[in-house]
Amino acid sequence: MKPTKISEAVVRRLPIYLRYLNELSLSDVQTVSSQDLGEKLDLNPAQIRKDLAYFGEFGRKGVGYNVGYLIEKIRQILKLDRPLHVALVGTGNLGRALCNYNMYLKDNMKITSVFDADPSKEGVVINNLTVEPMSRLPQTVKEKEISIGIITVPAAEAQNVADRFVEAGVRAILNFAPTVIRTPEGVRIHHADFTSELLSLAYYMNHEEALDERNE
Amino acid sequence: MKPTKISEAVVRRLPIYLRYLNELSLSDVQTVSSQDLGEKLDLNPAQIRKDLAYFGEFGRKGVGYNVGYLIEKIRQILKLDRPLHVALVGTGNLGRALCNYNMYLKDNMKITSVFDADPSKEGVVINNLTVEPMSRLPQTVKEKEISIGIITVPAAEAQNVADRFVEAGVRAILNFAPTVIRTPEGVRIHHADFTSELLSLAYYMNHEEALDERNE
DNA sequence: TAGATTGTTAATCGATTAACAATC
DNA sequence: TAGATTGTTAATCGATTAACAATC
Repeated sequence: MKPTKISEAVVRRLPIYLRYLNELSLSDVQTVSSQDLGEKLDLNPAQIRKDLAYFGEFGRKGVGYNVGYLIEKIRQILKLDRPLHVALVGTGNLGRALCNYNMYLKDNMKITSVFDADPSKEGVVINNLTVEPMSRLPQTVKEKEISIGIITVPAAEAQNVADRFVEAGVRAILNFAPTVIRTPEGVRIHHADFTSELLSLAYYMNHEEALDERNE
Repeated sequence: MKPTKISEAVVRRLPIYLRYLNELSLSDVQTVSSQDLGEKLDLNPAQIRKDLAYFGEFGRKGVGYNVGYLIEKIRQILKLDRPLHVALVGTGNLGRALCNYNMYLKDNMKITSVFDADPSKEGVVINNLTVEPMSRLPQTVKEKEISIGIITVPAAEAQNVADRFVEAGVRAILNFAPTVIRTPEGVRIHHADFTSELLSLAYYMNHEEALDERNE
């Protein structure tokens, strides 16, 4: 009914909505308006209504959105209404840290397998997960129906790991290595590059002074 | 001379350019074209030229960009030509992992101080950094001239830590906690929320099937 | 000179915001 | 009913891309 192409920006906001709705739900809040959401999440209310309206009519005019119902709907949209399995490659400090975030994901998404190219890591247990060798990746991805991959290896190896994920049939990859990697059409790649993020923040040091020279 | 307002999207790409240029420099590549950069970084060459042209004329027509010169210029634009000090609050798994990224930052940016609200963490040494109590934050920020803050505490405490950073005079914050936090005008806040990122990837599972029903 | 590539303008594309009729 | 708030259209704003004259 709604064959419109949904933009990436919209999809990225959905988990933000979901997270806050879950909070409201825990506080037994029944109803929320786009106004409320906008204030809390620092977004324009019209944008929120528009985002949601891409997927259906979830609100009631004059009333707002039912929190529980909207949670259910967003979970459906994001395909979080059934289990989603994630594999992580690279058990350095960052990789090990992310393994401990399973609880935060809840929502049916879970890191279920961990790999490392270093043979000496094989068998190490991290947060209930046993490190597997890279040779097992294709088999494990199939057996555990893993659809998402996380890359936490050094930059030099990131593209190679991505390629292996793609061969194994993974549909989406989140890359933490500080390098641009490419995937074929149909395999989603997102970059979570904390070093670039920090460097870009440097730009805003004192630039305000130049711009706001006369802001009084 | 160029009073144009630079968009955030442009600023975010500069570190990406810089990183690849550094690689080229290590391989003794002298010159690079926007074409080359675009292919490697998966960006439109016109966009790259436009991004750079906001800040000056760094290239030579018919030739391209001198790698060393462009590195120097981008470092100047990003204010990486003088030391920038970063403080991190929250020494959980993620915080400790990020402390080990100092080497990747190089470029004059460095995590120089680490804090934790848990008194039992005081004095613990992480990657040559001694954990300080939160009470020391204002003083240390001043003394060490810290301008950027990293937040790796649980979501419930993130806003509070941000407020403390702001009071102490920090100009920009990178928040890893899975929650939206607000800062006053003039203090830059970026969110590096890995859980939202993962949840949004879920959206792309099989959506292609619906769209590409007939792609052959 | 001929070929290559920049810097920049104009065209396109897409995303955000404002406004308001519909309606709870 | 009066007040509130949605869903949606239209207006605005901004970012990306194409195109090309300038020029190395």
